[in-house]
Amino acid sequence: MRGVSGPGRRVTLADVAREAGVSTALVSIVMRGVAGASPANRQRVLQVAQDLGYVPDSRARVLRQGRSQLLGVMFGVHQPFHADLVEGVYAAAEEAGYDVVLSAVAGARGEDRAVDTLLADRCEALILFSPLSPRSWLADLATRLPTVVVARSVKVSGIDVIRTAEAEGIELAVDHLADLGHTRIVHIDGGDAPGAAQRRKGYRAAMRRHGIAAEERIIRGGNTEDSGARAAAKLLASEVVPTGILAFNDRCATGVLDALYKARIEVPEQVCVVGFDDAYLAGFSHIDLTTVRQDAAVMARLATDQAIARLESADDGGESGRDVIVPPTLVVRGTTARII
Amino acid sequence: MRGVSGPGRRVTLADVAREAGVSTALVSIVMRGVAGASPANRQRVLQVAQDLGYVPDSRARVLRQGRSQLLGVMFGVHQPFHADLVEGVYAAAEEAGYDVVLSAVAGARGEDRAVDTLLADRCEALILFSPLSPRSWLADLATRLPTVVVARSVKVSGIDVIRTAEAEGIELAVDHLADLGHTRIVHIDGGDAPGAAQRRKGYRAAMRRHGIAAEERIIRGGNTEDSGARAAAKLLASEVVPTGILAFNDRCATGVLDALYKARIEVPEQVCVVGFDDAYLAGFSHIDLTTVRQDAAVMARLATDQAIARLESADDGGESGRDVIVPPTLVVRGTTARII
DNA sequence: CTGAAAGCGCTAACAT
DNA sequence: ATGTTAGCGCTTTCAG
Repeated sequence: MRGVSGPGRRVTLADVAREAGVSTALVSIVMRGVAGASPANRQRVLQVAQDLGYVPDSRARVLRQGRSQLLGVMFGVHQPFHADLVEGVYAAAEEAGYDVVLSAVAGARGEDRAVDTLLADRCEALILFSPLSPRSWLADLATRLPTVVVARSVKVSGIDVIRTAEAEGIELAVDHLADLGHTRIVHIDGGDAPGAAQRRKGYRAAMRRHGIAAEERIIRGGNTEDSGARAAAKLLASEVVPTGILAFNDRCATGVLDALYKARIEVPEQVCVVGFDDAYLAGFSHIDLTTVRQDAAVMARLATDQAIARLESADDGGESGRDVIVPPTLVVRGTTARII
Repeated sequence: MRGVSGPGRRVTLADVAREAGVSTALVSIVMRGVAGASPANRQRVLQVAQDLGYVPDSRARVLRQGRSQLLGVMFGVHQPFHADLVEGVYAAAEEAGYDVVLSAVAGARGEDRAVDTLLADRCEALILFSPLSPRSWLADLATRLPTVVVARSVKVSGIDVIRTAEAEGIELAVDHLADLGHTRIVHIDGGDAPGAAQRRKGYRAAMRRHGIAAEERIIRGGNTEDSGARAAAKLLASEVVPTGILAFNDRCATGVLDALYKARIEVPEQVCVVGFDDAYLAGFSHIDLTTVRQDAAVMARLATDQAIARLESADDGGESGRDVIVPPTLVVRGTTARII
């Protein structure tokens, strides 16, 4: 049993060295798997390390090496789309030999706190998933270390952005509904959320392009299920009920579906609904949501590669930062159909 | 602009000391906010630190102090219920003055890798959310540092467990359906998932208690939407279709609803469905799932407190580890109704 | 109230 | 191939 108080003593490299009867430097060589140790000693040291349950102290290693090879990721713990992104970053970082440290935004823990811990952790670069904090805050961050923002369009000096062609995405959705014969298409927007402005713009452009600008209608939503449900309720109470609803994102769309379902309105027979993201939730469940897909795997890889590029080369993305735009695709599922 | 290669140099405590014209020790005192510096110097040092953008290096601090005050949390990035738990751990840890480091299980990144990084990070205790790894692996972990398992019942020496009264939960669900007049109640189980065995047992006990043991039927499911959908499809193809389905958890239930919906079976009119967890997803959306609620906030707090208790006192929970059981509650929503 | 110096666990230069 | 040593950024005695 461990001692009665405080954390148990850790097994150090020196412990292994003593037990194996060699120097700490040699143990270090063996543990890192680099050349410079006889096979016999290597074998022996590994065995002792195993027996003692030695685990290298990454913090000490980082301190000594001067480099952490650590990418800090800020994400929203309740955002299914962020989960997809996290998975992609792990994969890309591992290939490149970098480690990842996560910091969640959750409840009372805001973005500043999340990033502070990342900085204290000696991360070399930051990857932020749809941060809501002001531009000035982001700009300040970028002066300290390479910063990549995913899924929010910010034009800030030094910040790289990986984002979806928001307008193009929503236009795909409008095209889809228009092709199915819809004209009364409303957009429940994202308010101040990242991407919301571009999506509104794309919606208007597409409505005009289809010659149904007169039907334009945008009502305030948000990026939560609640906001979608509230917006849909308001819509149902209005005089003209639309046949097509473009929700800000999948979560919003889920709320919309909830409200429609409760009002006994048939989807897609009476009203069609389109989401945005294609978070892994959308495809499952009887949500079965037609949605505009953002490719999380691709975006995560681009973000990771960009962060690493900044660290390893002179690539500063130009004064104003890189702006990589990923094309979205439409995923047609069960919430849309030809108008009756 | 930063240098062209490698991470920019960090501002260190020594930099601040030099700039402020004091010793590093004094800066340390000021930065930690402890007594021992004149107000004038304190003011001055803080100002300089601010100007230089100094961020204390948590890794160096930990190295020196010998204690990290760090709680390592392993969670599944795609598990909505884990997201709720993470939020709770952050809150509880902050109150107690501990830091939290997250390590996600995602795709190719398995539990062993997730925990390895936690150990390398010098965590003092581990909190694992429904780990699937074998008992021997957990036992080994527990010999190294305090380990708390949440939402999986493991009887392993030295491991503390915080879990829901699984059987009791599923019995609540059976009682609910029985009260509504159902008798043909099947259980789509969780296979080998944590808690699955106890839930099967609870199901059988409750069926017997209601005198409908003859209707007992358990079919294999799992803890994903897919597994639920497959099980439901199988159920629909069988001779006797049940009127009540107890799914292993909310994700499984979501898949069940999906399959029923596609088969044009009315819920709750023709078939009722009950989930388990009440992850934040269940309440939203037209899923509107009746479910057995596990209280994530309470479980997270208990887990965090238990981990800290092990670190700070002689409380070793007894030889075999503490086993804290949290009572579940039934949340009645729209997927259950009186049988017609 | 302030400074000098040692040392946490590790790695990298250098020496043998 | 192996050992010795210095020092990463910080905190903590111990002197002054």
